[in-house]
Amino acid sequence: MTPDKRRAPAGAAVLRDEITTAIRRALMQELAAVGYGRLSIEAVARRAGVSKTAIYRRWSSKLDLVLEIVAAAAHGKLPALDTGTLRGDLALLFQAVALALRHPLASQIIPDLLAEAARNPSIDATLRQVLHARQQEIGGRLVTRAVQRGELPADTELDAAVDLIVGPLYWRLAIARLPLTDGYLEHLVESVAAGLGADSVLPRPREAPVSG
Amino acid sequence: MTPDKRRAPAGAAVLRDEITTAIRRALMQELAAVGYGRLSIEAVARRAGVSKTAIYRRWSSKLDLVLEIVAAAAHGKLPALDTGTLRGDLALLFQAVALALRHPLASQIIPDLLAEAARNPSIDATLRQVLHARQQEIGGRLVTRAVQRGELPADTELDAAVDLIVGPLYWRLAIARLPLTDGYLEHLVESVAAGLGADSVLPRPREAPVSG
DNA sequence: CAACGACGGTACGGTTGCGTCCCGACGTGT
DNA sequence: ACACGTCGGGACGCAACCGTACCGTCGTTG
Repeated sequence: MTPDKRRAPAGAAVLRDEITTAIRRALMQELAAVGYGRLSIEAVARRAGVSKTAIYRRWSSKLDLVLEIVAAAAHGKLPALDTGTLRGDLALLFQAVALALRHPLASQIIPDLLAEAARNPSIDATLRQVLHARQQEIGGRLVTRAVQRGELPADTELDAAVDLIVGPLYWRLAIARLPLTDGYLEHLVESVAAGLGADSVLPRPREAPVSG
Repeated sequence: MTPDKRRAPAGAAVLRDEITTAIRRALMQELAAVGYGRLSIEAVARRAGVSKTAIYRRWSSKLDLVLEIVAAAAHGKLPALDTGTLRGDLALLFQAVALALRHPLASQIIPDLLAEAARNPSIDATLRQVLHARQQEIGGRLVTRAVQRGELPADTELDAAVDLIVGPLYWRLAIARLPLTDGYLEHLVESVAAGLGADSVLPRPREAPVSG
C-alpha cells in the first residue's frame, strides 16, 4: 500500500541538473585519468566540486554510477550509413569511429572499460549492449546491403566481417595509439573491402551471387 | 671508495629463487584478477605466501615490479616464421597469437596494461618495446618477404599492414572475447591476405612488381 | 663448530577511500 | 508569510594499503 504522499518534492528539494551534469563530466574525466580500477567516489566529488552525498543520492554505488553514465554516453548518435556502395559505407563508418576515438576521453575510457569487462560481468554486459551489439547491428546492415548489391559474396560471415572492419582501426587508434596519417582511412577502406571479398576498386561486373 | 667487503652474501643471506618465482607468479595472477589499477603489493604478497618485505627487497616499487616482470614474460619466444608463402606466414602467426591470447592470464593482463599505457609513460614505453616493436619487426619481415616474392605490391605500407594483420584477431580474442570457431583462422588468413593486396587464392600469375 | 649477516615476517604510523549520519540552507506550495 | 522536506556539505568510524623499522632465523664460511 502506498500512503498518500504529503507533497511532491519541489523547490530546493529536487535534484539540481547542474550538479548531476557536473558529476557526469567529472566521472568521465576521472575515468580517463585513473581508470575504473582506481576510480574513487571522493575524487569524482572533488573534481565535480560537489559532496559525496550528492553522488550517493543519485547512484547507489560506484558500479551503478559508471554503468548508467557510460551507457548513456554511448547511446549517442548512430550514423544512418547508407551511401549506396560498400566503400562509401566503410568510409563513413571509419570516419565516425575515428572521430569518436579522437576524443581523448573516449580513447582512454573505452580500452579501460573493455579490459575491466574481462573481470566484471556487469560492465561486460553493459558494454556488450552499447558497443558490441551496436557494432553487430551496423556491421550487419552494412554487410547485408553489400551482399544484396552483389558487392560481397552471399556467404559472408557477419562475425568475421565485423572483426575485419573494426579491428584494424581500433587497434591503431585505441591500442597502438598511432597517428592517422594522410590517406590512411581511404587506404583502409580499400584494404577492408578487399579483405571482405569485394572486387577490385576498378569496376568489374561481378557474376550473380551463388543462387539458392 | 669501496671498502673491502667482509664477505659475499651466502647461505641464508641470499635471495631465494623459489620466493622470487612465487612473487612473479602471484603478480601475474593478481594483475589478471584486479588489473594494474587496483594492484596492491599486499595482495601479491598474500597470494605468493611471502611477506611484503620479500617484495620490497627485490623491487623498489610497484611500477618496477610490473615493468620488470612483464618485460621478462614478453621476452619469450618469437617464431621463426618463414614458411615460403604469405599465407603460410600469416597462418603461423595467427596460430601463435591465438595460442598466446588463449592463456587466461595473458588475455586479461595485456588489454589491461595496454589501457594503462595510455596514462602511464613507463608502461607505455615498456609495452612499445616488448609488444609493438616486436610486431613491427615480425610484420616487417613478413611483408618484406612477401613483397620480394611478388605476393604483395612493392609500395605496401608496413604501418597499415600491421594494423590489418594484428587488429582483427586481437579484437576478437582480447576485446570482444568471442570464441574461435572452426576455420576462423583459415578464413582470416584469406581475408587479410586479400586485404593486403595479395592475389586471389587461386594461383594467377602476377605481373612483375613495379620495377625500380 | 661458532660467528656472521642478510634473510623473511610482524608490527607500526600515516594516508586514502568507503558509506553513513547529522545539520543548516533553500525554494516551492499552501 | 510560513511550514515543509529534501538538498548539499562536513564529520565520523571503519577498512585497506603503503613503505619502513625491528627481530628472530638460518645456511655458509672460516
